[in-house]
Amino acid sequence: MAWNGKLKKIDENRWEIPKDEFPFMRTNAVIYASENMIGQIRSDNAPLQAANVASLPGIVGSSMAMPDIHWGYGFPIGGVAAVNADSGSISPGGIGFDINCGVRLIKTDLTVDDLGGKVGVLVDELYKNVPSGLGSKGLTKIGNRELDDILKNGSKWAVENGYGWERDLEATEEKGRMKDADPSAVSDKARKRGIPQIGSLGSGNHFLELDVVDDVFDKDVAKKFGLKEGTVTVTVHCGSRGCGHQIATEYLQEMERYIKNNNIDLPDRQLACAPLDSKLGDDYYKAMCCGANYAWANRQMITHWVRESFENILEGSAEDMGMDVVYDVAHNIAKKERHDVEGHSENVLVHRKGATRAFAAGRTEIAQMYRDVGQPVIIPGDMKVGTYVLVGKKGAMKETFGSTCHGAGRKMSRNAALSKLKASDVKNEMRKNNIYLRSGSDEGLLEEAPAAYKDVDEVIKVVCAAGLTDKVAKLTPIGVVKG
DNA sequence: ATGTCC
Repeated sequence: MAWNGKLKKIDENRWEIPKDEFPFMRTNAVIYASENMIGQIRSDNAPLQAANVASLPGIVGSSMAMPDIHWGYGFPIGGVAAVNADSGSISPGGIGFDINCGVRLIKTDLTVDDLGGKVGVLVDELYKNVPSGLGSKGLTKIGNRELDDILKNGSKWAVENGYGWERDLEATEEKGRMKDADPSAVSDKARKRGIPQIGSLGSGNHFLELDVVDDVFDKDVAKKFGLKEGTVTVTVHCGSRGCGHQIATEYLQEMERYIKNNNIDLPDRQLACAPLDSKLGDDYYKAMCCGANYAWANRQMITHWVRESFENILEGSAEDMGMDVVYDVAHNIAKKERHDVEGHSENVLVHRKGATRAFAAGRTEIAQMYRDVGQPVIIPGDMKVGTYVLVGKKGAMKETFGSTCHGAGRKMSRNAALSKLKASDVKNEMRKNNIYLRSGSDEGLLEEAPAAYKDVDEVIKVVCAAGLTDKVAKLTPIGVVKG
């Protein structure tokens, strides 16, 4: 089904569904996209979901979607929506099943030459040391007490237990710890799924990517981020595994009952939500924070094994190789933040579902070392084109509650990719581009084939032309571990 | 995304 409703072109990068399109819309919806992209965006009807989100109780500003928009559960992926932090409603569909799915970028001071032809060996070592795949279990045995600590303290737990460096915390959004986390809001079932999986990559679109800094667009900012042309980087993409998934599933069920019992009228039951000042809304928020912390601990543990893998294959320590975390961003999360809304300052909860925080210089939430240039934003494209590093700009603060895109965005459903593409073609395509690939399953590889994704260059062009972010560097893959 | 239906 395609979107045949109104989609008014505001300018070269913005399209609007006016508030009067449906009676349930409390505000307008804005989609960031170019003329080139809009046909594809209409084709999967995701604009309807952006319009539906405009019905969210307590929404402030517009319902927004980034150019990587595609069909999701309730909210579109690429969706951004803010609600008043006291009276507005929180919706699990606006965060996603994989709570705090996110991306971490690790730099090195090594060039490809320094790897001495060991790219394949290194990727094999990463594949061996970082558990990946559907239902994968971590190598670390923890019990309920440790899980409690992880849910409460996130990356801090990981660093205190030997996974990584103290300074990694400063290079992580929220320092890897949402302070409102309350493990008593997390069910036994979510715990049971979380315990064996801590320290694992998972499957789906999750991956490890070995890249080379190929292009530097802003030399000063790149230098600030520790990125130098020709050096090797590692990108880690994963989330909260079955733990976050279980939290999302259970609260969605409860909120569906809540909206029914309280006669809350929504255009789609998948938008199930509860006011932040209700017990259910507050409990979900606290549980979501736990899921976020689990994901940060997870990426922190993986960081440790990435460093160990480099140490096992190459000469020298991770420290000597300059393997610092550049930054770690969450792109499936809701955050309590202060923003200007129609001329006044307001406490809001910003849902970012397949969207990345992109704060401009000056915001105190940004790590001290980057505060004068803006927040690093990490945007994976697809396994062939690689990853962009951007920096948050003023336009994001003005228009999108400090948000930008999160990736290329799918243009083919998983099923469409499975039926239309061939695994051997994807493997050949990767080989032709000199990218060493390790993948656990052909099915998973097909679902994530480059052809299943939009053109990330076009996505980046839009968010930069719209003034939300600026380009800093482009990272080109030399090796991929596909989860 | 996900023990792709407890």
